[in-house]
Amino acid sequence: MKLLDNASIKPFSVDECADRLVNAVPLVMKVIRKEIRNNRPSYLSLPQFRVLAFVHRREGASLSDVAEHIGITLPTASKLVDGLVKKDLVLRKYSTCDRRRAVLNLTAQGSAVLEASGAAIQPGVARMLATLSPEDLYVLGRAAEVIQHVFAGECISKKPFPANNSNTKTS
Amino acid sequence: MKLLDNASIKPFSVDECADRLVNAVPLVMKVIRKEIRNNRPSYLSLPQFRVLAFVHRREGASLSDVAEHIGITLPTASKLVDGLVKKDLVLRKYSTCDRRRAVLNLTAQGSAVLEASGAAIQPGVARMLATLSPEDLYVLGRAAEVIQHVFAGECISKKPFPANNSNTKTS
DNA sequence: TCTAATAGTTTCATAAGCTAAGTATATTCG
DNA sequence: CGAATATACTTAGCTTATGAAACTATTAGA
Repeated sequence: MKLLDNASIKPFSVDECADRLVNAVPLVMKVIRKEIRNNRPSYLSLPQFRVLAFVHRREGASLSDVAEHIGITLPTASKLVDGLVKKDLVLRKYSTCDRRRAVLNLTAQGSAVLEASGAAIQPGVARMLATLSPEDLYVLGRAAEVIQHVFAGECISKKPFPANNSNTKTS
Repeated sequence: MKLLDNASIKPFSVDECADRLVNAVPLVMKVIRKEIRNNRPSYLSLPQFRVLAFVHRREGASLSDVAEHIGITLPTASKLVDGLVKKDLVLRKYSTCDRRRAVLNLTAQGSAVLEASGAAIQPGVARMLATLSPEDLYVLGRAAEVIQHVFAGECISKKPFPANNSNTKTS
């Protein structure tokens, strides 16, 4: 599929493109954060919400995964998860093949809470896009694809956990 | 300027586009945050760094501006700025036309610190883009433009401060 | 087995965050 | 003008988040 009119585009250099991304992405992020803030349940702090969302994306993740991908240290991750476990939103088991390794999963309640809040984020962004031309929307949509393709790799842990969670035991 | 081959594009709906953005933007943001974390001086916490960067973008900003745009409450902003003032990175004066209003500016040292760290962020993102085709780079660059256009409005304070900072006095 | 490495937890101190209450300055309106 | 209200920020008091360092338990290596 031919997507762009190659005759008329003047491609950006990698550096200029990075520059632009660094400036633009935080603007969107601010809106997203604001929506999260306004839509998460009051008993969930923002850091806790982030952990919850991560566990949703990566069921079975370990504490190290959480720490690494959210950008916090292990002790902090451990304590945040403590809170989520006490609230009955996350299940913390330990892998049977490596009993040091924590295996985190959402409880049914955790999924429900996350979905309810998560659904509210997208409309906030959508409102910002309401006035855009089809062409601009297309550019944004395509850019998101490119980003997914290039940046999603960061989300794969080096030491993958077993796909099934059947070989775990509660603490 | 004709940018896209209109004959071949199938535009996304606003909702789908928002969906994609919500998924893609955090991926880039993670890389940016990581770069900041790794490149900021150790004596600057991440929240402090954010405040410093904001004051850089908006010299003469008030505490309310900081609070609103970073997404924290006024007391928190006040204390973060306290820390930056103690470190001699930010100057806190008060407007003479409205002596309640704080006027924040970077010190020379603040500018230096910020530039040194800031310069290191872009290359991290650039590395991620190294393998992209000119076409993909173009899409990203254009998308950033669109985002700037739509989302930057959030960054303009309703009550602009006086352009010159000459009519301020130290506390 | 004895040593090292890994995954988490605990402890302790500090920073960040909020709400509520307080201070000082501006504005509004009778 | 002068009292009431609003604004901009600060302070106080508390909870949560955060990281460094030390500790426990498990696994891997020599």
